[in-house]
Order: sequence, then structure tokens, then C-alpha cells
Amino acid sequence: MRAINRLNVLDTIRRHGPIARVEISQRTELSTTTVSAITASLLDDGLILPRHEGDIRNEAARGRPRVMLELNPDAARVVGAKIAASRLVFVVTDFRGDVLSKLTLPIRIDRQPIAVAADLVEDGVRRCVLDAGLSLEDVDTVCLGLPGVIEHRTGYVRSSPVFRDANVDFAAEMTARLATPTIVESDAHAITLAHHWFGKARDLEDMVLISLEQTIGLGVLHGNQLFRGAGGLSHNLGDLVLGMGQQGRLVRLSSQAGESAILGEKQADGRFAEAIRLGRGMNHASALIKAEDNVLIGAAVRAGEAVGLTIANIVTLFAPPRVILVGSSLALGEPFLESLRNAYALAVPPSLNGVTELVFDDSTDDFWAQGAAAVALHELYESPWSTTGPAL
Amino acid sequence: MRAINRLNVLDTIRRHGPIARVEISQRTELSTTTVSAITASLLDDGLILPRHEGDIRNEAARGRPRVMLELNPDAARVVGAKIAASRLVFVVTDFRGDVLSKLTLPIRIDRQPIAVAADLVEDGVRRCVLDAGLSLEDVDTVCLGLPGVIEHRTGYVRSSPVFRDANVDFAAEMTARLATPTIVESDAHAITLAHHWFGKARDLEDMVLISLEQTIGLGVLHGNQLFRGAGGLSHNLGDLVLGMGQQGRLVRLSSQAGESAILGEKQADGRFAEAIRLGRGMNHASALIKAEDNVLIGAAVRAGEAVGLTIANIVTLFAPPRVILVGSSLALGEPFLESLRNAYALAVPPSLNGVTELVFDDSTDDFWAQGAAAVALHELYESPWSTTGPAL
DNA sequence: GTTATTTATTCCTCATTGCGGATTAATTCA
DNA sequence: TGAATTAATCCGCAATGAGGAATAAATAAC
Repeated sequence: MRAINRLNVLDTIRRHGPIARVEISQRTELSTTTVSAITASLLDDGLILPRHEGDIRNEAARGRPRVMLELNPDAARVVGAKIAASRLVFVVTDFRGDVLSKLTLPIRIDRQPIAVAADLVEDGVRRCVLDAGLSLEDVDTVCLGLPGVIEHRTGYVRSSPVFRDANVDFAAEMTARLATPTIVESDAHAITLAHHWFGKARDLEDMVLISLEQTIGLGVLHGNQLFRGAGGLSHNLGDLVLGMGQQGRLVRLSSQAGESAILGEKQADGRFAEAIRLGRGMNHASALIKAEDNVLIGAAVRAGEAVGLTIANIVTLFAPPRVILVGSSLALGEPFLESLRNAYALAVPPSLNGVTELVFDDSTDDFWAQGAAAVALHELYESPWSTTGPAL
Repeated sequence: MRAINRLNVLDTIRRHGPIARVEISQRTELSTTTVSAITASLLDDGLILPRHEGDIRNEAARGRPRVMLELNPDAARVVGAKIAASRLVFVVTDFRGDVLSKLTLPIRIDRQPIAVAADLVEDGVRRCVLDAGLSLEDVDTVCLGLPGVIEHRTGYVRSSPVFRDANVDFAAEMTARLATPTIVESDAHAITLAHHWFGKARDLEDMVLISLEQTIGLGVLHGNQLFRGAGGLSHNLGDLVLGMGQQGRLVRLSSQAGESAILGEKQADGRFAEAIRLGRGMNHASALIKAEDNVLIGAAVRAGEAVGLTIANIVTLFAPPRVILVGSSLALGEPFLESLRNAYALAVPPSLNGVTELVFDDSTDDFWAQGAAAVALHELYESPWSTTGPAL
């Protein structure tokens, strides 16, 4: 019971920057008395800090000035990571989610056996922690975001394009290696939380995000919470069926709009093939499109159309106020985006006209990793500080 | 706080038939003391009744026998209704959801202005209540289930095939007419709750239901709760896009699998046209299919394929343990079902193989109406009995 | 027929919690 | 310097849930 209110207050402090107790009381609809008690306990546990400076109400600040409260950055440290086929990106953040250090390793891991991949990830985490001037013991939780179908509760990776093997208990593996609690989460969910906490969905409690990368992922925010499929499975949009093609063959979204589908259209020659192998295929493709390469433009237009239709279908199902699009495929530029927008406008049902806003976001990989860190922090929030809290 | 536990206990009693306090305590994880207090209050309010007979633990029943508790049927009465284009179905149920009386009016209302439709619904409610030997004052809540896009919170009907007009505040209209609180809900949601409470999803807390009627609707149960789109909008699957057809025309699900799409394939002649007009098109179609009418069989096969693909897509998104299919289109029989099953099997992603079970249900219209009644009861559960309870 | 045993339920007590109202704190304005 | 104003805390109350003792109601044993 108290735990619920504590969480509520802590989350309010996280979301609304430095904030006074009175305002917390208004937002949480708890009495000032209760807020006072809870914040006292949070201060006692070192999770939040008072700031006597910034009382910037009205100009004429009569009465006793407010004491602003904010998260104590030093209350915890977490590591977030984005694991993609061609690169590993790590960040270490403090309790507020502010990035302390980042590290990008441009390494292909998708052809490696699982043990090698785990080795590389372990190295990355350790190095990034070191870069932040910390040791692994200072880190409370690690969260790894990777594409594919992931069971959040267990950290079980059903299938992922970055692993050669299927059905890997990656969370257990990494927890053992790092001797630190490690969460494995869908990268799409990570970036969704990133946008909810720091990005383009801070103002919303319902939202849908679609990630267009090597695979196509989905994140749904519903009532300020990540909507995880019934069994805690992540959503893999690439498997969606767009219709029947020739001879009763199914047309799946991944075959139209997956990274390999787009890049594969062009017979990869020399430098382009090299770029793809290094995981910079999309950037190269975008350059070729600017140079009016018709094959690639055609592929981009087809992909945009497929994605546009898919978004319309998802809007039909969820009717969210905003859909955020992220991922490397956005780099394809106008031919892709225009075709996407057109297909969407055509396909979204008239009855939902004006309900949903489309937003494109070209954040860097760091932001994904920061999202993974947010997942880790989110987990920390719910753990009982009173007993197993961080060093005070 | 207490309210939450009260609700929890009440719901446990509803779900697990006559049940002893000890068992409630186990299931809700509340102390026996607390359960005792809450049940005492529930007994006091007349919401539940003790039953001294049925203590059927083991044969050798040592110790003090359990006192079983169950819902008091007389604690409340509600009316549930299914409003379809060609018929109105009403049920009156008691607090347990048991049907006290039913009434089916085979009337077309979809060509009528809203005032006429409201008149007919009002008459039906009144007559059905009378049939149950009650008066409208004995009825606590009315819930009307109808197809289309409905805002649950407000009872606002954005668009529905049974109304000529769009954007009707039907809940307000009927509340005024009946002088009884009236809820308007998507019929798909109603039948979903019906299956959760009484039907083929009693054992599940996550589930997806697809209703194939004049329109195609969706109900999603998530954590024992109806998942209502972000804005409380109901889902209208008919607007889903299945792909591009000729000349950039969109192919929507409703154009493949809607009732009118299937029946319209056959040039309606004489008796068939008459049957359609009377809302018995599907039954007639099923007869024609049995007589090997190739045009209709073709339509049914196409429809089954479209629905199968759609289900696969929904399974891709939600990964539910069970999908229940309901609605008049099931009457099309094997050609439809087989094609549906085949398309589904083909399209469901291999990674989700075996996760989801497909169940067909051919319940009668009463069951839909009973679902609407369940929605009404659900609403009643959450209302503060202590202040505005039913007659004791 | 009486007593021990077993199991379900209720009574009593206590700690926690959240709230309303009074009080104290810290500042501006006259 | 004192009044006014706003923020935060202190005090006491009522509600609630849990633990343990006590009671109730049955069977089994003697």
C-alpha cells in the first residue's frame, strides 16, 4: 500500500524534474501530510535530494519558498545496451537516466556463436562501466535491448536476428557472467520507454512506436505502461502478412520493408556490399537514393507503402494519439517517407481521421541504449529499497 | 483500499461458485481475518448469501464444516441487449448473470431514424423486464451492445451499421428514456466478457475474440480486463487493410469477409433476397452452400482466407493463448472454416507455432445479450455499494 | 456418552497508514 | 517591525489489515 504511493511519488519526481512537495501532492492526489512522510523516507534512503534554489513560481513569490525535490543521480547506476547485428552500443546512466558514458563497438555479431556474442557484450559492458569511472559492483542492473521475439519476464530469447541460435536464456547467461542482475528486453520496447521518459512521448500515456531496423518491431504504451503481449512476448511486426502474392504465396512485411529486403533489391556490388557488411547499408543506400538510383528508389517506395499500410492497420486496432517511427530505414529519405505517408493516409479508416499523429524520429543508437537503461531503472523503482537499496 | 479488496473478494466469489472463506483467503492472498470482515460486510449489504449445505471437501470431512458463500441473485437485476441490424435481443439477468427472461424481436432497425430505433429498443427493454415479472425500477443498469465504433466511457456511438446517423449519444438518450443508468458498449466487447465469465475463456486471463457478423469486431482480454483502445474506442476490424488490389485500390477486410460482401457475391434473387432482408441471409447462404452453390462457396472460401490471414496478424501482435471466433458467418460451414484454418496455419509466424489455439463458438444471440448484462454487472461491482446499493 | 482432535471462523489487540486541522517555518510587503 | 502569505510539519483520529487466541461445529476414539 505504502509501496504503491511511494512508487507514485518517486515517479512523479522523476517525471516532473525538480518539484515541490505541494505540487507532488496535487499531482498524486495524496495529502500534503502523506507526501511529506513519503518524501522524508525517500530522502532518508538517499533516493532524492532537496534543492533550495530553484523556486521559480511567479515573479512575486510570497510566502515560504518551496523546497524542490529531485532524483538523486547517485542513488543507482545502470547499464543499457542496444545489441544490433552490426554494432553494440552501451551507455551507463545514473539514477535519473542521464548518460555518464557511452561506447559504440562497430562489430558484427550475427554470424557468431552465442558464446562469442556473449563475450563481446560482456566486454562492452565492462569497458563502458570503466569509462564511467565505475566498477561493476557499482552497477545495480544491466538491461540489454535486442531485436526479435523476447520473453521479458524470463529474459528468454525465442528468436533474434542477432543470434545464430534460437531459444537462448540470455538473461541467465549474462547475469552469471557479469555477476549483476541483467534484464533482456526487446529493443523496440526499450526505445518506446526512451520516448516516454525522455523523448517524443513525454506528454502521453498512450502511444504506439514502430521501429524500422533490420527487423520491424512494435512498442505499445497503454496507460503509462508498456503493453507486453499476453505471455510477455514482444511483438515482431515483420511476420505480419500484407496479403497474397503470386501463386498463393504470402507477402510478409519483412519481405517488403525489412532492411535486407530493401538493400537486397540492388545487386550489391563492390563498395555497397562492403557497406552492408559493415552495417552501414542504410546510410549508403540513402546516398545512392540522393544520387537518383532508380532501383533503390523503387525499393524504398515499395517499403514505404508496406509500412504505411501496416501503420494504418495498427492505428485501426489501437487508435493511439501518436505513432512514433524510428529506426535506420528512416534514413532512406523522402521517397520512402512520402510513400509511407501517402499509403497511411489512404489506408487509415475515415472514422479515425485526425485521431492519430505520425511522428518521425531519427535519434541515434545512444537513445536506444538509454531506453534500455530506462527499462533497468524502471525495474529498480519497483524493487523494495527499504531492504535492498543502493549504498547510502 | 478496502474497496479494492472488497472487489477482489466479490469477484472471487462470483468466479468460483459457492466458495468458503478459507478458500477465498487463499485465492486472494488476504488473511482470513480480513476476508471474514469483508464477507461480513458483503453479507450485511445483501450481496452474498451463505449456504450451509454443500461442504464437499474430501469424504472424511473432519473439523468444523465450511460455510459456502455465493452471490445473492436478488442483489441486483440488469438488462443486457444485443442490437443488430435485423433483430433485437434482450435478456434480464440477476446479480449472478443468470437469465431471468429473454426476448427476441426480429425487426430491422438499420433503415430507421435514430428516434425510431430508440423507441424500439426502449419497448424491448420494457417488455423483457415485464416478462421477468419486474418493473424498471427493479433494474439497476441496462447495457446495450451494438456493432461499430463506440466510445465506452461516454456511450457515444461514433459509427454503427445499425444506425443511419453517426455520432449519436445513445447512452444519454436511453438513460433519459428508461430513467435507468444505461451503458452502451461494443457488441464484440460484450461477447468477449460473456466468454470470460460464462463461456470458453473462463480459465484464461488473456484471450482474443473475433466476431464475424455484419461487421467484424475484436475483443481483447488482457490480465482479466477488457483492453479498450487508447481512447476507449472499440476496435473495428473491417477497416483493416489486407493489401493492394488492382490499380492501387485498397482491399479492406470488410470487402472480403463482411456479411454483405459474402452475400452480395450472389445476385440476390427472390427468396434469397427476402431472407437477406429479414436478416437470415447467413442461414440461407449456409443452406445454399450445402446444396453446392458454387458462387457462394467461392465467396465463403475467399472470406475464410481473409479472416484467417487477419487472425494470424492479430496473433502476431498479441500472442494470446486462445482465439475465439463467434458470429453469424460461422454458419457458412466447412468451406469457410477450412479455408480460414488453412490460411491461418499458413500465415501464423513459425515462431508462434503452438502458442495459440483457435476455437469456434456458435452461441446464440442470447449469449451476446448475456455478455452485455455482464458488462452492466461489472460496472455495478465497481460502484460503491455502501452508499447507493440495491434494495436490501 | 464423553472426550480429544480437527478445521473454520471470529474476537481481540496492535502496528501502519493516510488524512484533517493546528502549528511552525520562511519569506514578502507595508 | 509586524501583517500577510505560502510551505511544510506535528498531532490526533479513524480505518484497515495481520497475527494470535478463542470459539464453533463437526468427526473419531475410547
